Amino acid sequence: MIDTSAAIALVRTASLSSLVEAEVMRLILAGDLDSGEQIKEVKIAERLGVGRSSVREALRALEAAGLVRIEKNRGAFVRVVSETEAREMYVVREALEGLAGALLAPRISDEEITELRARVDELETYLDPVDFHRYFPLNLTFHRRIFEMTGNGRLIEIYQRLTNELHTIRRNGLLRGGGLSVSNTEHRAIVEALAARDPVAASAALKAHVAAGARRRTGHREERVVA
Amino acid sequence: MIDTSAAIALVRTASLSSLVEAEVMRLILAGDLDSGEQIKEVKIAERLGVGRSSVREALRALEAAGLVRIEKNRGAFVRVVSETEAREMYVVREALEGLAGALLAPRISDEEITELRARVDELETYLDPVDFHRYFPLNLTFHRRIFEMTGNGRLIEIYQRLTNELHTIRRNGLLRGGGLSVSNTEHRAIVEALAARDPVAASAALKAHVAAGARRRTGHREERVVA
DNA sequence: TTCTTGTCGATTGTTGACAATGTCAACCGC
DNA sequence: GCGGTTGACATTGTCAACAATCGACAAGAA
Repeated sequence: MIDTSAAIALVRTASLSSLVEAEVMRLILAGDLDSGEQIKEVKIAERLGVGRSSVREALRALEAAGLVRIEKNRGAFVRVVSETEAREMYVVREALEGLAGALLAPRISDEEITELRARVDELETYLDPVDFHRYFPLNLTFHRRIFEMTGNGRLIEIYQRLTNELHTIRRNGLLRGGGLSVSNTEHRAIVEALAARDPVAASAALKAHVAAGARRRTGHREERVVA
Repeated sequence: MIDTSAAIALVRTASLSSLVEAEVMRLILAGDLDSGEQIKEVKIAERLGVGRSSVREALRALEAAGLVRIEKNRGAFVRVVSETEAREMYVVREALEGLAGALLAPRISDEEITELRARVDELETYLDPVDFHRYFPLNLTFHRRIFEMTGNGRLIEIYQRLTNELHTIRRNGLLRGGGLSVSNTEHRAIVEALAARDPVAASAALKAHVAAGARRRTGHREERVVA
């Protein structure tokens, strides 16, 4: 049973459509809904026990968020990001991560440095491809935390949105091309640059990490044209 | 009367809610709807002759786009960007414009250089504060064109979104603190750096321009806390 | 065969109705 | 007066019904 006060807070602030939105987003990010798959309104509505309007509102929001594509009279589909788009997004992401590093380096606290070091250590224990299902979310968190620590809400939001759209793609990249151990070596370099409070070095380390990630991905994925 | 083929294309691709979305966005950007003002669903619905659901879907999309804030059971409001948020957004925008400059410099065509020079010249003719209503949109176009020329669709989209949210704020900034002539001198420097195909200089010029814009704004605007 | 045309079921687009909630002013007891 | 309560009104939240559209399949003609 749900905590009563939490339930009250929920009903007070969350509309049905916002809940549906969260749930569908979860389904997409978790991979329960495949890229390109059609999202049928009635199906979602029945499954969650809500009216179709709430689902439609949620889908509209997700479309604006870039997770879903809506074609008139045809329906909503989990958005497929083409190879071209993926490349574009990596370019932007590189710049954003660089900015995050530059912003964070001068203001990072000792506790935050400790936290990041601990996260890299934890990642270190899952370098085996077998443990990928553990490594992957921890990796996402590591990067997200860096953005969160900058304290720039808008930057966090834009990054989060980009990450959401890239989720399928990124999963692939990590496993190939040198793989997890190389990636985590780069993580360590990032943290040490931040610990040295060196904005230029931190920015460079983060940019290099993203660029390397993009390279790891390229070549392992065919050109995928979206309609 | 509307061109028939255009009408067909419209009906084919545009849902009512997407049209409503575009119209409400226009109202907000044009200033017909003030910051913080409540957007009443029935009012919009009647005015455009559509049902309330279409309006609701449009508002959901606009919320995700950052132009509108929706509070459960209270309604939709034109989003007010606080001073803190504005500062955050300028930091991000600075990085994005820098990126755009770095990307564009190596690939800009002669025709594009000519176009940008022409735009700066045109801006030059409206430096008088009286002509601000002309200067403002041209200035927006100038910056947007630079992003469009990079050819990076994702970058363009993120920039456009940021711009939309900043529109009210930016209007104020330009008029004060040295004003239009200083701003256009900076524009000229940007174009010349691009014309020289120098990524570092172009990036720096654009970043400097944004930073200067942020400074022009600051101090002329009181801290404005959003609820 | 191959192309066109008609029909049908599934799905989305749009609307209006009803319920739930918030707002605000008039009213009451103190 | 003043804080709190009540009730009417305005507005939003949700739903179910109806209309429009699409895709698939079958029937018929060239």
